[in-house]
Amino acid sequence: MKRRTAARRQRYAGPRKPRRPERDVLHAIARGHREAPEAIFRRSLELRGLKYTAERREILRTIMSAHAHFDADWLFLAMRKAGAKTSKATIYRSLALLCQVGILREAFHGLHGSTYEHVYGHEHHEHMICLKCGKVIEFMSRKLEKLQEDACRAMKFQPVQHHLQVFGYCRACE
Amino acid sequence: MKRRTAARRQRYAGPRKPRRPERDVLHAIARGHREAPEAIFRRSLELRGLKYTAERREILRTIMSAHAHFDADWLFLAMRKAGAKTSKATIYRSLALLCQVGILREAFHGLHGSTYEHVYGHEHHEHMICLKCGKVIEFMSRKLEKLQEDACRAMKFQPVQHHLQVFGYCRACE
DNA sequence: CTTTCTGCAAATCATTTGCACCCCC
DNA sequence: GGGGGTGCAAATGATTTGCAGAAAG
Repeated sequence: MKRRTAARRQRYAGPRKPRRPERDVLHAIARGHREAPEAIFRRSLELRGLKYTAERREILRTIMSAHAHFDADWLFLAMRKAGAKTSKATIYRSLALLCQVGILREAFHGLHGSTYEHVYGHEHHEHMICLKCGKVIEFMSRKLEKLQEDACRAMKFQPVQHHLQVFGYCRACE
Repeated sequence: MKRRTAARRQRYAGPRKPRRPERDVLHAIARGHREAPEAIFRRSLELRGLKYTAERREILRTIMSAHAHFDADWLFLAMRKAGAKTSKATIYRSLALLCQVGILREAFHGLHGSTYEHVYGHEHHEHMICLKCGKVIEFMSRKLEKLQEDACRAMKFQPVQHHLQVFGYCRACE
């Protein structure tokens, strides 16, 4: 059921990465807000000698149309409905790719597998997850971010990404 | 996915501890004057009409001896070494039970499966996880906790439990 | 052309479950 | 004594991977 986190697949090790890989990517994306995600993806692939295939294009389009959080299965079905009969294998391979590129991130582990969300066009945020209805509330706080950075500095830890999940009951379910 | 051994076996964070180690230790000891975990477990089981079996007793003893974070597999092997040949099935069933009872909690998802830690006798804390060596650093901040509470209040969300995981590179791996 | 992709099916792997005895309360 | 408990092995289910033909550059 539960699964592992990112950072493992990939046969191609890639060139030596700079100190803060994801960080840099995120910054790049933030700066390029006017650039379409499609262009970002394509460029990222090129830089790594990978190909911009029809399947990847279609997957990107589908996830950009996702309202909030989704999982591999949702993507699989959504693409079916849209007429693109991509295989699960490709779905998974692409999700990993999109995370590496910084367009997606793994939001958290639901009871069944990973849940993803876009990074592109969405400010970083944390999650509150209702234990009863499963509703996900997003929130964020500058101060919270800053405290985390301070903590990392104090521990000489180079942060790449973080996740804060608060489990509890939403207003309706309490 | 074939190297599920050495890489993440770094469960013990090592001597380099958070800022106020003494303070934390004192707290733990002070709290330890309360009811022993065995008694808590036993009573919880009774209340639910469940039985305090030899296997459960042994599992509890083993996890209480775990220094920090561990996973199902570690527990399985640790018990073998100790001479108790409990099955994986029972390990998993007991871990779930101990979480429900509040003696354990799922700390986070490592690259391979869930990682657990005691709740009993340990002050709440967050985690920094090294993406390279798997080392886990614990830290905590009153301010951070408070900000989270504030956020929940603002969203009318009733928090039950939370997890903050910062992924990145530890001092040695950077 | 050369190299990366994709679909498919088989393989993994952590975790769960069905069953037939076992053993606390 | 009986209902929960345990081990074992088979079942799950999300995700991965080997392969051979397909496509991108």
